[in-house]
Amino acid sequence: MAERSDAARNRLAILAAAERLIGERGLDRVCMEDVAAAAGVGKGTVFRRFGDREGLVQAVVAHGAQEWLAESEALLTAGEVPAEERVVTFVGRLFDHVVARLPLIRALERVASDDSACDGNATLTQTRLATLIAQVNPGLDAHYAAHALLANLRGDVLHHLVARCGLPVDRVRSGVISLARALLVGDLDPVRRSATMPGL
Amino acid sequence: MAERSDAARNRLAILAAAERLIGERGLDRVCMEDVAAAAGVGKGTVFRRFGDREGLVQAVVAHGAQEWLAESEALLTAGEVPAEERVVTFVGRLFDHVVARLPLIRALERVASDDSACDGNATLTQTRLATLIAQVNPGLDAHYAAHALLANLRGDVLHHLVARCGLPVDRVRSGVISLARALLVGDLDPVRRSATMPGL
DNA sequence: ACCGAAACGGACCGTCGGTCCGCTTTGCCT
DNA sequence: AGGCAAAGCGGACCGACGGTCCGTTTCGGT
Repeated sequence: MAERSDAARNRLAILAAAERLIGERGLDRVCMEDVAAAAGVGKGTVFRRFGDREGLVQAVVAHGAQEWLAESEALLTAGEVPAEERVVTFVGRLFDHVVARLPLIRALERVASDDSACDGNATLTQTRLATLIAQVNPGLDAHYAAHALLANLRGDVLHHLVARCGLPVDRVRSGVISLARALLVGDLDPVRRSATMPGL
Repeated sequence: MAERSDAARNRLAILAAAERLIGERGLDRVCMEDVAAAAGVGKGTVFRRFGDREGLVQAVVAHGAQEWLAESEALLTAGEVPAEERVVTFVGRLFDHVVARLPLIRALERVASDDSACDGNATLTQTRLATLIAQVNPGLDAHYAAHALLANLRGDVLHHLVARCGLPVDRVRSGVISLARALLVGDLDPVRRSATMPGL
């Protein structure tokens, strides 16, 4: 059966409350009871919907990622733009998305017990970027190159550069894009490389 | 006054116990009382020495990083080796160090409340790598390039590639090194780049 | 041997994630 | 409309754990 109307209302209220509270205070100043209270529901309801703390955070992040998911899919099939520019756009827009939701994404990275950033959305993003990269430079190990780029877009990494090292966001953004361009041009095939490179 | 002998003994016992337990079970299956018991001391002793959970994890990681710290310093001043190879060696050895201590380092990244990986040792490593890079290619933004490389050596990133994506460690290692070489050769100055690159 | 300082340890406390079960709401079916 | 089963709700409750406190023990200098 479809979701009952009160359940749907509560689910949205909980997601909104959680997003607001985590954004305001940071994850570790928010307990499940606070979220329930802010959403106007009981604690049990939060746990029934989302299973546990991690599930809630994952749902919040996934909820806010719909927009990005659609955009990244559109980018995949935008044939008229040169492939290299599509990679650059992809990386730039993903950067913007992550920066806009930094507290939430860092919360997810922190709360994920087994493997951070491994909701299906992240995997999808990785696959799509790899596809784009392969179109630009088929000689590359696109799979690995995508990982290498995405590593620079982790919430923790970005937060570190901006908040701790004091770099302006714009500079980090263009740094990431430069990195993407450098990667696309270069010959980065770890297997071949390592075959001709003894020792380390 | 110098540290009392019983205090010193207990400190080492606690560090060893914590390292072992976290390595065996993963951070979130280890509580402070377990560590105290395994070290043969009372809970209060653990908290007096290390302040809190985060302090303990930080101390454990710092303890295991002495060796790397010495090695990286030696690398800085090894003038007879060409600079590019010193960077490659630096990155490769750091990779080995991180992989060897993956559970511990991931624990630190997870537990650090404000900013992960920002103990003094990480800053030192970053500075040293930037210095080396600047020697190879003064045209580069060495500071940023070092960050970009180190992002690929985060515990989470490595764990993700190996445990989740199933890549063999050797391949990741050579991938990181290839990335380093590509970065060194390329012209990666975010500020100059962005000046000539409108939009994204 | 003595003594003050430092360290110890485990009982204790408050918080929080997660569970449970009796009560309420919903929405379909007659 | 009214009734009924199922789905949902909520908050009391529990156990675990991080962190504190203070009476007791150990150290090491004299």
